[in-house]
Amino acid sequence: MTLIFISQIKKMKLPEAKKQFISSWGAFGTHWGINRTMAQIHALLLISPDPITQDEIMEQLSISRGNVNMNIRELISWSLVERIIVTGERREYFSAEKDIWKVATQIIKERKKRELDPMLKLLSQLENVDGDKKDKETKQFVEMIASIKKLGLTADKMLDATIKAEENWFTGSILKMFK
Amino acid sequence: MTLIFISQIKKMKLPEAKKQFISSWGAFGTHWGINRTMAQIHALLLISPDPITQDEIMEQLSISRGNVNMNIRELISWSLVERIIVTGERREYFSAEKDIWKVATQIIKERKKRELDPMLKLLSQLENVDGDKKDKETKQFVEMIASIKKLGLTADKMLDATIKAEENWFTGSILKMFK
DNA sequence: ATTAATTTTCAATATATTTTGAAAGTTCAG
DNA sequence: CTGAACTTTCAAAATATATTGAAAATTAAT
Repeated sequence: MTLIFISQIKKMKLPEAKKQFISSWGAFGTHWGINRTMAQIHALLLISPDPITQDEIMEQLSISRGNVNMNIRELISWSLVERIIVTGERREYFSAEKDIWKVATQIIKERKKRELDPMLKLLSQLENVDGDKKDKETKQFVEMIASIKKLGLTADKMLDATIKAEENWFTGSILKMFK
Repeated sequence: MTLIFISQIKKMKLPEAKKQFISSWGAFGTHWGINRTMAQIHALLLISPDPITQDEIMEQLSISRGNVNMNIRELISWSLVERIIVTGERREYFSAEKDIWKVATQIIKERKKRELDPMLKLLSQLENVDGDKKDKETKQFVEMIASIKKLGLTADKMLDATIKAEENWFTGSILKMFK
């Protein structure tokens, strides 16, 4: 006898779906060197049709004022969120960039600058180590540094090409780049 | 008057260069959701021409036996390091995959499996939220989930294409994929 | 079966990171 | 200029993550 279980896709209501998204986005963030709360705030802003205030963020995510403030500033420094001043209103509102391709390229740009560039700089330094290339240790070191650098340069160029692919994104033809 | 400073490139000796590489590789690792020590062990193994033992790793990095053991196992689970049994020798040796392109594709594969796949699964669940699409909140949520999913699928395909680009790596022609 | 060499485990400890919240700072309407 | 509304800062506390090291488990030679 064979039993087949068909997994039940439960249709969630909006509030539950929001919670799920925010919490999971936060969890994913931690795998990417991004602090959980920062990712959650970003998630909340992404699904908010209108700009919201610090107090709303505090309430929705049950976190302190200071925490919201610091993470919002960090998001702003990544150009993922902007501060909105409503004329005649005392408090500040915040809004996230909603074009997800812009979000992605922005993150790529920042991480390239903060991580890839310094790494390539270091590798260039280490490349010309002072030593005898007949020596097994030196040889392995020099070769490894060279191949990591080559990889890094390739990644750099691939990422640049991706950043410049904006039009292809709209048309959905980005994959033609890989043919 | 114009002063031009030409930065002095100091030629490091091998031991210093090794230290630099290991320590920086560890620091970079932390930006990538990889634990510092795991990245350092990996770095040490990458520049070691021959397989080395747990004790050598302990000594070189000044870390405890348990720490080496746990992180080595993690590296093995990522298929970046293998355990080597030398016949007639009691202790185990360890060696890292030296082909840096294999290392990169291996990491891409693992992270795709551990992070991208679950994310896409979640997004598919959230996509069909139960609600009125005329409602502004619902509309924004549904649209955002859809566009993130589209981005995720694009990334998935781009990464697959990259993984399959092995031959292009050798010839250095990988960038032609982007033309 | 015994034992010595080696690996693995994991509770306790140490370290690093995140969060809080109250105080200090800023802004601006009146 | 004053004070209420709001934002920012940051030391202290809470939480999360990494590390240690000694005991337990495993292995293989005798």
